Amino acid sequence: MGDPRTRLEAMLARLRERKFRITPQRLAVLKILSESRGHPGVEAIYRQVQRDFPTTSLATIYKTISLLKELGEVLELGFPEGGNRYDGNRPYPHPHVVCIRCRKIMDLDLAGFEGLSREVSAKTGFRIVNHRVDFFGICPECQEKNRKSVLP
Amino acid sequence: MGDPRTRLEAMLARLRERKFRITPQRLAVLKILSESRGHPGVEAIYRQVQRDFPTTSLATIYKTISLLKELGEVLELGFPEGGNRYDGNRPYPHPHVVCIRCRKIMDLDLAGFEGLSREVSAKTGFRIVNHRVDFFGICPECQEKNRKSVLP
DNA sequence: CTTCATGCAAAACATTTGCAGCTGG
DNA sequence: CCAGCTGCAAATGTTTTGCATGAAG
Repeated sequence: MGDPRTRLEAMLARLRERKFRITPQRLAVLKILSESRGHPGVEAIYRQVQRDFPTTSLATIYKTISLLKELGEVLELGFPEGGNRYDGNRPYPHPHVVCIRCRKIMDLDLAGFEGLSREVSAKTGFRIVNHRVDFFGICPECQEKNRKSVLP
Repeated sequence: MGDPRTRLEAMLARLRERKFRITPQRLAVLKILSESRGHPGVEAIYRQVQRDFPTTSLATIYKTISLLKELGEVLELGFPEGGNRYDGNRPYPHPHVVCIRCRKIMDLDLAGFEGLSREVSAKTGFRIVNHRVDFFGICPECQEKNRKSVLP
């Protein structure tokens, strides 16, 4: 933590450092990932990139994301049903809340979560290298919509 | 909690109660899910059922598991890479440790985990209905294997 | 007997890959 | 220039589905 650069600059620096080319398509993807707080999916990124570069293919989006994953510059939130989501702002594991109605995904700061990996290590003997913590539910907005449509 | 019946009996009772037929194939899947503590995958269940009923198809395994999911009698641990795993003993969300080397999955009893859903609700306003908590790492056995093969 | 389950094959769908042609540095 | 990137299309792999046959109750 405490890196003074913006996430976009950090990503670009990592690409240069590893001698990967910075193409217009890649730059567009990096910008979206570094600016968005909403954990966009591949399709959302695709549509947004196409506004500026209409010939861009889905394969290129996938390849760029895959590259960023290898560089450790994006966190992939994979779901068994597909439709993976991406976080370019905090590219390290952290808890999320997922709205099962509108598919919104928010970051979560959980008090006293840090010690958990250690507790798991101590209890199981596993060397823990990663974790995934998701809470699923209905967000305030969707609860409100539901209330309006159910009660007259 | 405190149900005196075995898991197998509970599953069978649920099927009867909802007027679903108890076929030999279904019984075989139920037995495997209720007896195994190892979170078997579809392929593992398939191979085991085929020992007794060689004509059984993968589709039937999927359909049976899907039925048990609807009845709330099995917990599905889906993974983005596929190869979902199933828990017939504790068919409600709970934390797991996953060995990324041998794919072993173990249940995890985490002190003071119960309060978390409430904390998330309070912080985000979400109505939480489900959660998924996995820790990934190397199990003691795989650490040992690795040590042997790396050091002479 | 009638309805529901099985088993086969084909479909579905997100993601990956192969390759010819293009382009960043 | 030319290694590496793009875009297209075809492949992949798990899970789902349609339908004719078969068996549970």
